[in-house]
Amino acid sequence: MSWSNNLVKEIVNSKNHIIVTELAVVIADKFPKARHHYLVLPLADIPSIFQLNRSHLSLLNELHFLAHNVVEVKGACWDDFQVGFHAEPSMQRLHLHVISKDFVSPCLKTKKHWNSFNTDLFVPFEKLVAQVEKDNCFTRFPKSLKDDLLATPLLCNQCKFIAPNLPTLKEHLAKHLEDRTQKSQNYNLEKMAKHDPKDYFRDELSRKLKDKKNFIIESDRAVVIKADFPKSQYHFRVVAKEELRDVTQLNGDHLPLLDHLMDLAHEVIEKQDHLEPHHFRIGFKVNTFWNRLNLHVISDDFYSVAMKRVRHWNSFNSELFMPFHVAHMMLSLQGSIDPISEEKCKELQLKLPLHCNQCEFETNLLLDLKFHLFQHWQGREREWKQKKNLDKILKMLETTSVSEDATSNASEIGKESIEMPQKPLATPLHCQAKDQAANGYAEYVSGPPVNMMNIQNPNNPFRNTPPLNIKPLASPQPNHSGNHMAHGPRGAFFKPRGNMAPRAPRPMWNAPRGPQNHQRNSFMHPGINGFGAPTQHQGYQPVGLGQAPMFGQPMGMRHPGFNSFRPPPPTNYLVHPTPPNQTSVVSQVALTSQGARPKWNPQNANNQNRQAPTPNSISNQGNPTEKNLQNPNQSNRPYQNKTNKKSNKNKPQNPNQKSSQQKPNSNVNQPAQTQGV
DNA sequence: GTTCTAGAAC
DNA sequence: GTTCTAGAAC
Repeated sequence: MSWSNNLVKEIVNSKNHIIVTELAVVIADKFPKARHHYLVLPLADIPSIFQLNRSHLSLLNELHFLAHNVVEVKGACWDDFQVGFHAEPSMQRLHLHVISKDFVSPCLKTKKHWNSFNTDLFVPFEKLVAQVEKDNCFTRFPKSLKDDLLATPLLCNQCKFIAPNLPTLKEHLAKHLEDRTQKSQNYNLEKMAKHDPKDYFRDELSRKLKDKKNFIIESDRAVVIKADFPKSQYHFRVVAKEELRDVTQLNGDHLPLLDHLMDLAHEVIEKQDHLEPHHFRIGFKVNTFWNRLNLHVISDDFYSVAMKRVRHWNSFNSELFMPFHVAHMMLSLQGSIDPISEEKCKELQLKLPLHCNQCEFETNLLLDLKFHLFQHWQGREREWKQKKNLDKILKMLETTSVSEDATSNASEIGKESIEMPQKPLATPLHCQAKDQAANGYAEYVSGPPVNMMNIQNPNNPFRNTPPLNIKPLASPQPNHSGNHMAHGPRGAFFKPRGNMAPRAPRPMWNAPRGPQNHQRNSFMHPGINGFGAPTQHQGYQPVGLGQAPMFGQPMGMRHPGFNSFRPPPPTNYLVHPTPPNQTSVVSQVALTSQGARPKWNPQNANNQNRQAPTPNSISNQGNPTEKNLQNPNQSNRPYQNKTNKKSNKNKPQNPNQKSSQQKPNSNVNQPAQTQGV
């Protein structure tokens, strides 16, 4: 009978293989009688169970092992399967059935199909092995027994129901499956209902530690990460690896840990070349939401879209925020930090009025305060740029002789300084804010804009997105939601994303860039990102996308990018070819990253891809300035003796040395350190 | 009349 | 093993 050799033909074709070893293969049954139905066949020419003897016991174990593996590879549960042989096989070549117990399948058509799996006509693997061990063979059933078994009434395998015919049984089985699915869903819902969803988020920092994702700095005791919902332009957390919930769990023995956290805080501040250290606050929230001790390192502008609630402001600008040196002093003196009672905490969270942290302004409206902070920030940026221009002029004057060129350059710089948008504050800030509040915020309906278009801002959510493929675009095509902003507002005004869920954790390439970061960080964890994916059994090779799938993961559902670490190209940099004599706008951005940002000009402004910098988008540019040593965070703490590594770092002596600022190995694909980590 | 099954053919 | 179909069962 040629048809009885079909199985042999099947295993010859490697396309059918799910798993293959030197001894056996696993294929899917061509006419599955259940949702899962696989066959494990030896490569050796063993026609059927009737040729088996004790010498085949090790082979049988191999078949059973592969049965286990195919269940795992398919992401199914072993207990939901029955594994064995037909007592009266019809196809040539020994084959072990691995079939799920649901028996829901359009291929289940006859009484014989059912009874061959649900009577003694189905010989479980263990039963066969036991008989081969005992008798050194498996004997054929008498014909009368086979006929009787085939004639057995259609008894459900999950209850005592006896079906009058196969269609009724199939309907009954489908109901069983539906009930089980429903039960499983209900179980999951109940489980979720019992679980406070907040608890999940409270553990987020612990998960980040476990996943080793997005570490800016890592040491043996702590890591530095960006805050997910930054409340300022620069907001980092130094998270302790030790399982401590908050500062109230600390005692005198933890002082070395605190010192270490502070070291890391300084290290991340050191990386912020465009912001002076005294603009950072370092401290703990006494009553923190998160389940893991973390030290905040936050710039004092508090200018952020994430600053949405009064409690957000007060959590950093009241007793709820404990500056580092206070925490250190309390632990040194009394060996513990007292918690704040829940009532007091609520009172502090909602405390009004809101006092500006930079002047005497106060208001009861967060929106007023946000606009006020925006103006502070604008003013600070303006001063920063003026100072930068002044530094340029002074450096030029320091040159041995003031040549004509230098004079003309100086006048150019001076001109730039004059042309810079000037918005002198005719009235005090708080008066302006009050006027604005009275006249409405037509321009800032959602509060003051946050500088999310500044690609150097570490809090810019689009900062590390792959570069836009800069090509002329047709008119914008609406997406499914009709929200054009969903395409990403790079270069456009940032629009708060409403109630969208927080962004998923960034992929590995969100890591700090530049050679200096690799000295300490451990971003590439091959065991997590794929090269070290758990291997299965040394002896076999699952067949699929070329790599061993993770256990419990259905074949064919893996994205190649998930298990293979291939960092995307660095962001913000040129990816499309540019003619040699032509500097593209994106190339200019690349230059900027090395501290030589080109001046904006109207021609560039007309470029479709990049808007003219607003006052908001000029921050964090230019050469590093000498740091202010009078950082209030650095006083009263044991770090005063720390040398300021940065003060003399890369400081050019004259304009001619400017090019030496670029790192020897720098190129357009290698962002400089001034990228804000 | 339709549905289901068992046996023949492959 | 499946598919086809005649005939039984309803």
